[in-house]
Amino acid sequence: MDFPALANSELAVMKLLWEQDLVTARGIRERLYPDSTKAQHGTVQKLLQRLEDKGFVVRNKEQSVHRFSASVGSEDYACGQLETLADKLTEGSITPLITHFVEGKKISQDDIKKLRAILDNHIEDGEN
Amino acid sequence: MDFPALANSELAVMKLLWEQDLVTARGIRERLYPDSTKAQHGTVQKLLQRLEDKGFVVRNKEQSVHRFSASVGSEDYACGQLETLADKLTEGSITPLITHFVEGKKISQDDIKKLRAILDNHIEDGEN
DNA sequence: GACAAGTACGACGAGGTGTCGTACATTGGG
DNA sequence: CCCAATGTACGACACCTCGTCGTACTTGTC
Repeated sequence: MDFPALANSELAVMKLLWEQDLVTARGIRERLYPDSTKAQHGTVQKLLQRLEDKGFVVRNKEQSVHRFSASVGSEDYACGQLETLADKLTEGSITPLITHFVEGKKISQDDIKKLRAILDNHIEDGEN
Repeated sequence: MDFPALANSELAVMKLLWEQDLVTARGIRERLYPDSTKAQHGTVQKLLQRLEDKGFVVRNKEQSVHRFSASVGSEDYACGQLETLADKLTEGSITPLITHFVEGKKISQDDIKKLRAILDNHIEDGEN
């Protein structure tokens, strides 16, 4: 459940795949490089290959033109990255991270209330 | 308020400086490479120089043997990293990040309660 | 079979990281 | 005053990742 960090271009590809499944390399190229003058085709293939190697993408080979899908959910990735950050900075606990965030006023009142509601939903009462 | 990411060795140096101010390069080397067989001296100097260039460290030159201190607090750095993560993954809002974290049961009941308390402290009631 | 489109794979340059070596400056002891 | 020890300054290096591209092979279509 621990994912390596993705580079910017890789993340851009993943964001497309998180929006849609079974996308072809061509489809990705057209959206990633709308001014596709020449052969960024290889670039996209390379990005997809590396993402596949890292286990973030699965390749559907049923048709000769491969179609790609994300095999790691955006939530899982985000969660993993947050975990990695906490491991590196605060011995694995996210509480200090969020504490500083909140105290630094970097979060809106609205978000505070949303978070409170989420936490409330996950409190297990003693008699569970 | 937006900090570049630190590499592992750099982070190791910063952690020492977050524990103690006005440390000499020698002191850092001894703690970072306890089996200081040879001349990792240059390595530490280089790390300190790069951290200084990035603005994470200040160098006190009063004495000929320089002493170093962190100029970015660990909380500020952690906060900045969390912000960076949110910018990259969730359009700047940390709410989705934490939501998934909580729902993935990656957080203890204890932490949930602590977080709730922190959030409560930062809710501005209308009559405040 | 020829052509277009796609895949596979290797290569490259740029940038960052971690390491080290060497040259220069400063200090204190003989 | 000179020297050795310690520290600083700076450049070089091998390694890795990232983003990019070129080339050769494969596949489907006419």
